[in-house]
Amino acid sequence: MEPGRLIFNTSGSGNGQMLFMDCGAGGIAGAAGVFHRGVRPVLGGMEEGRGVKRPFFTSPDDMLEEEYYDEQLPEKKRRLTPEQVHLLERSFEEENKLEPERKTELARKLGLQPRQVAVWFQNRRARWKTKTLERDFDRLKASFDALRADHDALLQDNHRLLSQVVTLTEKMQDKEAPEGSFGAAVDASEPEQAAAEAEAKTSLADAEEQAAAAEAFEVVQQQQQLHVKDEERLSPGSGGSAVLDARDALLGSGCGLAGVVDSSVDSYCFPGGAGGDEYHECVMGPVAGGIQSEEDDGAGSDEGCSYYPDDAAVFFAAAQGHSHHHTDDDDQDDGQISYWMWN
DNA sequence: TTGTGTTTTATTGCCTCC
DNA sequence: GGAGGCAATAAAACACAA
Repeated sequence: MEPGRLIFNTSGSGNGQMLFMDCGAGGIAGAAGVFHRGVRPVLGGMEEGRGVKRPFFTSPDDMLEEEYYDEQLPEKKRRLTPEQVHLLERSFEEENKLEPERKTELARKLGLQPRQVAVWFQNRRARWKTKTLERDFDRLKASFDALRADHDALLQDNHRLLSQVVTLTEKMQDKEAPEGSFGAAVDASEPEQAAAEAEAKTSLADAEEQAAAAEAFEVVQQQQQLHVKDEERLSPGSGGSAVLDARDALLGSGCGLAGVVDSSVDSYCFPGGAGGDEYHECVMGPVAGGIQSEEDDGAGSDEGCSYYPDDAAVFFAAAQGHSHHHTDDDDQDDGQISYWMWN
């Protein structure tokens, strides 16, 4: 910054932003006054700059004069020096919130206006949050992928065992059919009695088969219970998180929470859904191990800061018949949550 | 050089807390 | 009601490819 210079930023965002700086060489440290919320900077008088001495606040008429701008060349927005940024970063790592004393102290050290320090911290927190969300999202997606793979394997197992039950049940029914006519065989002829006896002889083998079928059936039941437990874990109540909020938004837009697995149709049924059709898109799931925020694993910055609780949930879409992955790569920074839909 | 995308600095408006 | 935080946004600064 040039010493003793009045900086007038007329090219702001069209909202009347004005920036005054008074950087007397040995004078006010970083006395940059920034208009904010209608509060004018409390600064001392104008220092000598370019041989022109002007008051801080000029009348609108003066501002319209071309000569005024010739003298007061609009100062462009200035970036902080690497040293300033370095110190701010270090301070941010220690604590990402800025109490007034620290703000004043930092401003004094850096030769900046306290407001500038506050703004820097605010923007830095925003950047940190964005990064954290991105990283958490990646982790959630990875967790979901693993969960999804497990689930698919479980489903296949379920199918296999179910078909086994069907086969065995059919076999049992086949054998039970002639058994139904066994009573009639009392009055039957001898050959028929012999046949009935032969049938009885096989009952031992039948019993073994039935036991196997029962066992298979039990396994299937256990599998289904596991599914139900899975889905219970996927149900809401895991605590607040940005992702959960996003999930809620999705739910509000027609997506349903997971219910139980309907293995017969290889899809999810959502309780309360009318036929399930309107709810077949979205499923929630938990993530084992919890979610860690991005900078928690960094060099001691923002310790303890996490946007998600340990049992944070992952949300995903279980779309039938199509697969779609939406990200905001093409329209970044629009603040929208990305989501996936799988078939 | 210029067009375009990204990053940084700053403002505004709204909200919450004391 | 004032201070401070955050989301959204503007615009300058910067990076980089064509």
